[in-house]
Amino acid sequence: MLRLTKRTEYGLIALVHLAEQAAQTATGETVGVVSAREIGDQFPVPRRLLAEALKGLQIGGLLESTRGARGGYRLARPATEISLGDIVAVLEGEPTLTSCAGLGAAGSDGACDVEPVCPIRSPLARLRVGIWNLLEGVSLKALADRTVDPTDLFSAAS
Amino acid sequence: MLRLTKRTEYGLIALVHLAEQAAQTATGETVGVVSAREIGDQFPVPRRLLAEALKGLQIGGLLESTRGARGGYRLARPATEISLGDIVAVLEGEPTLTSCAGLGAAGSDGACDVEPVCPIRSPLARLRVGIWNLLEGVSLKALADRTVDPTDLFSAAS
DNA sequence: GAAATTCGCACTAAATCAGTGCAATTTAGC
DNA sequence: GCTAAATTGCACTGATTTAGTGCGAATTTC
Repeated sequence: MLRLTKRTEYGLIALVHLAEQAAQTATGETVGVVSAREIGDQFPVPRRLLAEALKGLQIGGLLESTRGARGGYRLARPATEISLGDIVAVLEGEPTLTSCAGLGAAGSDGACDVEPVCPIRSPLARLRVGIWNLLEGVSLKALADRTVDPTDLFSAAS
Repeated sequence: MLRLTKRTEYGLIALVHLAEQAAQTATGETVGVVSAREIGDQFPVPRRLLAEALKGLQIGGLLESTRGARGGYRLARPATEISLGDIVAVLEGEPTLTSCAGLGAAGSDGACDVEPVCPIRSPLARLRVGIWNLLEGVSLKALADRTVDPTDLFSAAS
């Protein structure tokens, strides 16, 4: 449990790489695009899966893609405005934690037999929110910035 | 991702039930034992899996069992001293989050090709700890006590 | 001795995940 | 135009995890 899929890992690696590239420009704006090949050359990950993760991120609106020769990917927003929560949500859907997706008004599709008498539903929904908040609190920039002591990521992150 | 297994859900339900039974005694001590059958009667969960979860919790030291007729289970410690983290760790192992189990000195069994150049290893290890702390901060008692506004579970929990 | 209960092992089916292959589409550059 | 580089799209295989079931043995109360 509490495990990210490989796809998400690869997506994260790619995003961090992209954020670092972007950071090299003075403005923080990403000018050029980075191809999946280039990313694949730097990290020993299966190219194909990397490409899938990239595609997913594009569909999810976190990346913009340019097709054709010299094409590639670019962050759709500044790294400060992309949270770990965004990334995880895009690559593997919002975390459900329990089978009865819970959340406030869940309702119809629950299909959880226990629901009427379920004693853990509400507390776990809260826990889910807590974890979620944790993810939302970490920006891609914070992930990519290696000069930051990672200990501070979850206390003083933007 | 971020999903608990059914086994854990069933275990949680059982534990909450046990904690509520214990709470009915003035001292908070559990006197009698509760059989898996009784729990299964109250919640529409597959008996068998419930039994497996119970067994796991016993092996993990969170429950004590009494065999034979009129046997059953009992909390091994007061509900205030059992954390959600304990429960999750027992029923599904410590959360790894990423394939390279990370944690400080992981090392030998990592088998993660990316490790030498992995840009997300350290931050994610931190995240793991953050989630873990969240789980550790919620006691079984807090889960079971329905008079508490669940909103407070993660801010002012013991 | 019978009934209730935990314990132990093994098995099946379904879902998810990791990974690969191949071809289509688009664009830059010559 | 033509070619090369790149993203896209679909389909498939194998491995791993998860959910669930069956049956019998050991243990204790009555």
